[in-house]
Amino acid sequence: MTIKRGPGRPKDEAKGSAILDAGWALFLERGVGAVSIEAIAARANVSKMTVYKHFTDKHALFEEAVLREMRAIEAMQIDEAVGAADDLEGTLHMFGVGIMSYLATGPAIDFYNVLAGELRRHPDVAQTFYRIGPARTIERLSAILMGAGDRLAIDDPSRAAEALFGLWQGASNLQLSLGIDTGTAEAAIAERVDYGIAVFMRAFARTAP
Amino acid sequence: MTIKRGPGRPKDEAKGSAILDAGWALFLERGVGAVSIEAIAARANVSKMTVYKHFTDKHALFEEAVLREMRAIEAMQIDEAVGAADDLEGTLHMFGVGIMSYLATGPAIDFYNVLAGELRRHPDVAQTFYRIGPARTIERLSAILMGAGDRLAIDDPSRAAEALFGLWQGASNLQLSLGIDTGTAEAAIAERVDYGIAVFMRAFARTAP
DNA sequence: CGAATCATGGACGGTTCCGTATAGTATTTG
DNA sequence: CAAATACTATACGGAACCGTCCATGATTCG
Repeated sequence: MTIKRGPGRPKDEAKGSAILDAGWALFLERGVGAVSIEAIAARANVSKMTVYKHFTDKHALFEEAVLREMRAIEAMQIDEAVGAADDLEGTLHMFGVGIMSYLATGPAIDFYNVLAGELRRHPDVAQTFYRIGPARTIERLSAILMGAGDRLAIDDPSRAAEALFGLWQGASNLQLSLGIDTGTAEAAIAERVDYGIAVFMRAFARTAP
Repeated sequence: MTIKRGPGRPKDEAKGSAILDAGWALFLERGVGAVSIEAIAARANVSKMTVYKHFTDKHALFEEAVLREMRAIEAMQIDEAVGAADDLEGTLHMFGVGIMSYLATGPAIDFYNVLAGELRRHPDVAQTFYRIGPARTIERLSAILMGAGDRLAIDDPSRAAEALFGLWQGASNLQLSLGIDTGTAEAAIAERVDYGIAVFMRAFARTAP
């Protein structure tokens, strides 16, 4: 699908991207409300007029920036699903470490915190993020659990998936979001994930026939 | 401990409180960065000078407002610990419903979201909040679990407490924080808490001797 | 009462920002 | 080339804020 092009000089997409970069960086640094269009233009090495040509509003600019970050997250999820071990514990381990490592990442924390802070003013964006982010994670986890009926006794897979996700999370969501220096090391994450899997298996393992 | 008083007209504490009220309300509405001192003064029906006399800075005003909210939370936690059932499941049920109901509350969500959004600019406040909030919750839960050694086989109580808290949370933290319309009804919360307790007990219950 | 301190409204100079306008240059299509 | 559009630079009027100063009145202490 090629872009329709009329006469005249085309928009420089690199500049649009630079504006979004600059905007996102400033949103993190100063907070969305404290960022001016002029500051964004300066940071992007672009005339203020160019910013107004690309985005009608700071609102619109913010939403575009968020959507771009979301697309990146979506792409990561697809890649993430590639590796799969042959036994259930191994599959869950890879899945859990993958998602928890990502959640401990700086950009992920920033993204989530900014979105939380702007919930009141951008509720729609937050909701679409939930759909393509956390909701899909739960769904995929649920699918894994459903495929392991021989080892697990689960009534409500979606609920069980949330339970496992909760076990993995513990209170780390709060720690990460509030900047507590928790063991963000990969080893600690793996250990935490395995602990959650162990607890989960004890609770849901099918008793020997 | 009475307040030391020199000569002259004393500060009107009611006005200081009104300023904090107005500030907090505006922080929620518009986002911290977008709120001006003048707007706060107007909302509090107070002169701008009065605001500057009470608080040196918007920064200071914000931190004061957050601390005041935190004190309220602290007070709630003390009250919360009063009721205790006679059996373990009942105690956990009360504890879980209490904390999860609070977390589903509008003010709690707002508080958390604002704090998350301002993490970069107020890291100290976020950390002290974690200490007197979530950290204490985990500690108290851990204490309950430790006191039930006859029914539970637990190596690391703190870790187990986090697991149980995670089971209660599931993905609700994300849903609440992102404004997803999850069943915030008291009945649904109770059911969710009981589900978490059931899973937890299956995983940690001491096997019959 | 007199001194000290605070509250208040008004006003200020200075800054930042908004959103638009203008003029000139660059780039692309037909 | 001509038309159309994008980009830069600059400027502008208007608005919002900032942080402070002032004059006035209120309140309390000694």
